[in-house]
Amino acid sequence: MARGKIQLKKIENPVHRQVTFCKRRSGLLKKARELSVLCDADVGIIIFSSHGKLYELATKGTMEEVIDRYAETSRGAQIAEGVQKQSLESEEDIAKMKQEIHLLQKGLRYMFGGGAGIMGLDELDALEKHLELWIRNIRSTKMQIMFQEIQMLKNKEGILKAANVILQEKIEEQNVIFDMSPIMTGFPYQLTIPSDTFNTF
Amino acid sequence: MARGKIQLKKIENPVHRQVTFCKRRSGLLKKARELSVLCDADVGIIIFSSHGKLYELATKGTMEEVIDRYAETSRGAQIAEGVQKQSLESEEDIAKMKQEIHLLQKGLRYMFGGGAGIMGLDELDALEKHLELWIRNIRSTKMQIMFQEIQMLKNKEGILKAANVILQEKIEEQNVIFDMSPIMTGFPYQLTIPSDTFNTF
DNA sequence: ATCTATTAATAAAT
DNA sequence: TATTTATTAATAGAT
Repeated sequence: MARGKIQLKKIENPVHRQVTFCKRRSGLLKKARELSVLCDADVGIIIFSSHGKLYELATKGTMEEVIDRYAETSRGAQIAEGVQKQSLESEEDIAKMKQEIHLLQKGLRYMFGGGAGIMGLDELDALEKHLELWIRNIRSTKMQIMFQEIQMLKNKEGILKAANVILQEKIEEQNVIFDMSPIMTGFPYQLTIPSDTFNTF
Repeated sequence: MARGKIQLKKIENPVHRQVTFCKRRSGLLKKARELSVLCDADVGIIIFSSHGKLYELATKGTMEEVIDRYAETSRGAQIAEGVQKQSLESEEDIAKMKQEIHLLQKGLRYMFGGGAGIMGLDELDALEKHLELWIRNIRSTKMQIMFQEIQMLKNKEGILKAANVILQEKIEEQNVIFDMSPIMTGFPYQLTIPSDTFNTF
């Protein structure tokens, strides 16, 4: 924009780069403030310099609020898309989910930041009830998964037992054929598993 | 910047505002991209139009990453300022919180989207334990709040009872002065409250 | 969308 | 780091 064009690539001279960063950063933030005022928009800007230093701007409220709003809007849209594929969720359901997200976000802040004062009694109550529902749901799923695993293990057990029987028979056969009966029979360890190991479930 | 200066205030004409929003928004994002390339900076921009529509830019990686980094850096700075007042959050704590958020996000997807298959047994187990911790914490906070309320109510009760006594005395006085004793005494309803209504807590 | 007259931003120099 | 200045870039208003 002045005294010569610039190439759109990283400025190699570190001094130039630093100066340009400073100028353009302030220019960017100014533009953002103008956009916010002129067009009544809410703008949040986060800048990390190449050295990792943070610069930020939130034109209305705090950056926290912008990020929360972003998380809601963005994630709401994502989940809404993803979920519609199978169980076409209504607007209502999406609204409920957004509420739930909001509640959990607040809950996170409550759990990790001090805790006191952030949430009222009613909110805490609602959150507790939601969490209980989650837990009930989770426990039920866990039971299902465990049941399936047990079923699978029982099947495997059956297959192994059958294989075992066949193998023992073969060994006996071989012993008969080669007349080596005294060497391999009388195996010291039991090859079959007691059949009702899991029957207590 | 062109064909006349502009005032730094909200553009009232909605058509003009919309057009300007569009132009300046793209200008702002362009500037941000330039800054990122020229100075090797990491820039994240979140814009909500006045109508609530979201526009975003993350020059490196995703907005999620920018926000995570912001949360870390910002929180780190807070600690440095606050001289580690009490809840000295270490890198570890932050990592834990991130994990927790991740777990909850997955949990949300689990609760709202079908449920099956998304989470394994271990994850469900971990989530359940976390939620139980939340619930315990919430219950404790709830108890605290309720206890405080009870305390406050008891105080109020004490004050009211005292006031009551004074008022009754005044009435008696007046009755004596004006010699109207039979009319106001022998009040049919008790004005004081039994003192141990809440003592069961 | 596209076009320009004009203002605003800024690269280089100081 | 701040100021100046010569240029380029952005954009307000018009088409």
